[in-house]
Amino acid sequence: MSSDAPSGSSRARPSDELRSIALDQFSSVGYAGTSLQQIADVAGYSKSSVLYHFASKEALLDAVLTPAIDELQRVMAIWLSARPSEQSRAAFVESFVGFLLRYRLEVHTFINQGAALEDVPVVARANALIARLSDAVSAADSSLETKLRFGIALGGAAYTLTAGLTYADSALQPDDELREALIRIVSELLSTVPPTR
Amino acid sequence: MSSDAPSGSSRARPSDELRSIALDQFSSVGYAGTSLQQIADVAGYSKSSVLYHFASKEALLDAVLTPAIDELQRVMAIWLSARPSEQSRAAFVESFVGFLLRYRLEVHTFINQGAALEDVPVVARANALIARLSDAVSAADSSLETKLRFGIALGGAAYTLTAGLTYADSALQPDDELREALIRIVSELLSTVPPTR
DNA sequence: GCAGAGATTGACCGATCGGTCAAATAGCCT
DNA sequence: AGGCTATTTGACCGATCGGTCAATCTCTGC
Repeated sequence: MSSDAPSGSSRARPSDELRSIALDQFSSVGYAGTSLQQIADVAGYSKSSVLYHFASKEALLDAVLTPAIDELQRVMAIWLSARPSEQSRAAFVESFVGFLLRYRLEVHTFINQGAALEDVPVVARANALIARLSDAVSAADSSLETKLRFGIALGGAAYTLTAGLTYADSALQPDDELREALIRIVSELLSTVPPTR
Repeated sequence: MSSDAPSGSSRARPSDELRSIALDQFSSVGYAGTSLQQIADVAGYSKSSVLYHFASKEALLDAVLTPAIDELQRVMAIWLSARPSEQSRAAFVESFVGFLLRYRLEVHTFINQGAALEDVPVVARANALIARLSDAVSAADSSLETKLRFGIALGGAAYTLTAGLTYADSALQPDDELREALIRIVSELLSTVPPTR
């Protein structure tokens, strides 16, 4: 009976543990709804210790979201640099779905609170990326239905993965079946849209 | 010369004006992120006046969300009482889209913060409704893809209408074109799913 | 004019917020 | 042992939170 089992989860550096706990809190009860005291309590630290590892609550949010935003930026850069074609779009859908699966909680956090946190640099960067995505989508062909299809496909996928965590109890584990079904549905939604990028 | 022009917008009863302002705030910066002082400032009242019209911040949230939840309950009751068929589902999709269009901000509010506010009665009621919707959807036929299709269709539509407000600037006004496109896309997403309800 | 209900307000309350700071503790190198 | 840095912590700060309360103001009916 080991008192402190590594238990597979993160018994890593304190700052990593704090980041992980903060991510859980931010995505479930919101940034404004999360106090440094709560994070400290869950982590078993004092509030002062949290502020020792992260200069401020906003710095903690930045550290939490930055890896996801970086990856989103990477995924989009690849897509935007490719010639518009059905293949490049298929590749984008696949990597976008992969991004969603890997960073669900981060996506949930800045998607749901992007408006409230727009003056936080990392969130502003995320919002700019999404706005660019939206623009690129509805540039040449800007029919309302096209916009809606992209919005429902990408936003709906993002929403379902995260809000599904709330309503569907334990389902939606990140296995390959989920990934493939997502790619299939999203691709189908975009099938009527010409590859205008 | 009337000093207070009706100006088209709501110069109705103070409680209605406060409800409207609170809805804007709750949906844009979140319930936890909205203070009674902010609401009072926007409305041009004092914080005490807000608490005169609504017994508490939670009572204000209740008053804001209740009409939408009532309508959702109505829409779902009609759907659940009908025999499963393609027609009843089409009718449900249409009224659900109508519900989304009519109550976007309310939907945005309790969809994004349903987890954080689960102990608020009206939000708990909304969550129960959505859970029932999710259950009814994946009851007999519970393939992962079916769940995803429903989630993406309904959640995606809900998300796009509200988050679209954030990213797409002025578009997405609630005209009939928007409604018809939404009904079309959602119906298409559900077309491969048999009407198991 | 005046009484009384409805509406509005500022003063105030305890609690909590994010954040600062100096003191204490723990671990390591020599 | 001593010195040194990294880490942790409690005490404390001003600001703001949601909420209470009594005093005012406004308007109506008589």
